Amino acid sequence: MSPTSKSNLLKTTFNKLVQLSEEEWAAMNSHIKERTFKKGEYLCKHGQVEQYLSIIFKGTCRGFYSSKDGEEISVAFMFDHDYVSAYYSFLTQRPSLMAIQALTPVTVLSIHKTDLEELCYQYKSAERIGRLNAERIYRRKEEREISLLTLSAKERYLQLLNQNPKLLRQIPLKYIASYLGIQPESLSRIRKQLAEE
Amino acid sequence: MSPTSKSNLLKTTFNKLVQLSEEEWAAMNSHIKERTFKKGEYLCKHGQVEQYLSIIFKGTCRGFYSSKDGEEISVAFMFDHDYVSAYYSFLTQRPSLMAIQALTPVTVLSIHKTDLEELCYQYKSAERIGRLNAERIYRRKEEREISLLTLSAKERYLQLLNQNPKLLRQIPLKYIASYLGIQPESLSRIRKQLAEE
DNA sequence: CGCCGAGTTGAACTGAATCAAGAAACGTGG
DNA sequence: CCACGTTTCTTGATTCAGTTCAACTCGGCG
Repeated sequence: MSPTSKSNLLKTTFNKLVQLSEEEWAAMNSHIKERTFKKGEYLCKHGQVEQYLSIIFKGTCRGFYSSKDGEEISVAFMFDHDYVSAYYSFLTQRPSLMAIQALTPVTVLSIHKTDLEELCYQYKSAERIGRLNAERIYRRKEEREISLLTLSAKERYLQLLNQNPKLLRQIPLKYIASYLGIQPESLSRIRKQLAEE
Repeated sequence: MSPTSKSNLLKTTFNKLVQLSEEEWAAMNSHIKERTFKKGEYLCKHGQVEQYLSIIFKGTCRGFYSSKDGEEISVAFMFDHDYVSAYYSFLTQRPSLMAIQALTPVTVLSIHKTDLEELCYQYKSAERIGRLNAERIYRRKEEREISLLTLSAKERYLQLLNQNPKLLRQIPLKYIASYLGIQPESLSRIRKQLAEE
């Protein structure tokens, strides 16, 4: 993996949001740190304060909570070129309720909270990237809220199937079930039922 | 309601997020528009593009979706000094899936999307307010997601009761039920059950 | 080869939905 | 200010989607 292709990923990702000057780009780039994780390792654990906002160079991650009775609830899956962070903790700098785990070997490009804040004070474009990003993930959560409130488990599964078919090929069933808010057994039955039609 | 007290509300609200210079403050203030609604009227209807980001000077609103079978799903209640907007539509400038209705007579202080964008290009502090706001509502949605996925209807009700007791005094039961993701009958039973304990 | 976690299947159970009917609260006009 | 109709809330009986628990199968890996 050449440093160039990694630079390219960042450039492409940021340019989707805002046009950066050479100076701004250099400033951002100088704070980017590469981190790697083995399959099963944690990018952020429960109780830890998230220090980084990252972009996945290569790999797959899942974000999940633990309910009071110790069950894991997956709420997000992230692939190549997606943003990844325990965002709530990153924003508030409080211990994270969400954990993030590498489902494959993972390489991410990360920027530290402190560095990003400094950039936000210096450059309006950094502030802008921050705003557009927050807006983007807000929209995703809102879509999810509607989905959870208005659709049955079967409908939610079909919606997911439709929106993100590759997810279903790459992510273990039990994680998908918890993302949909149901038990693995129920998802298994839903799939069976759909296959019979 | 003097113009001064309204100015004060805005100043207080914005100053929570960022310190504004006189110039910035004057620029923002010049774009603020006052709007009033009668009880039952809509600040934004389904299908309409949300033009405004507003702060409630006085009154109570609810935001709600309509499911495909025509049922209303309330997802937010807003009171004095809260922000109010069909935010998804405001951000994307696409027709809104969410409607916002005045539950009492309502007075809001609004800024138009176009004006706000202009301010964002001119002033870093406007951009910053936008970012912090987006982050704030994101956090609220994430809390809600956890609540919907990990708690039973009864637990969600108790949580709401705990977090926002005044809401329960001011908002009709049926709206609260749909906010909790259940039917009014079920909420009625939950309340009965809790009263018996 | 044998083990272990992931997925499937079955049967009993449960929380919440649905349908239906009645009681209480609300607002509007006379 | 009361009477009426409408909406909101409650209660009961039934149904249903999804859970729970337990047993079994399958595929991968040491």
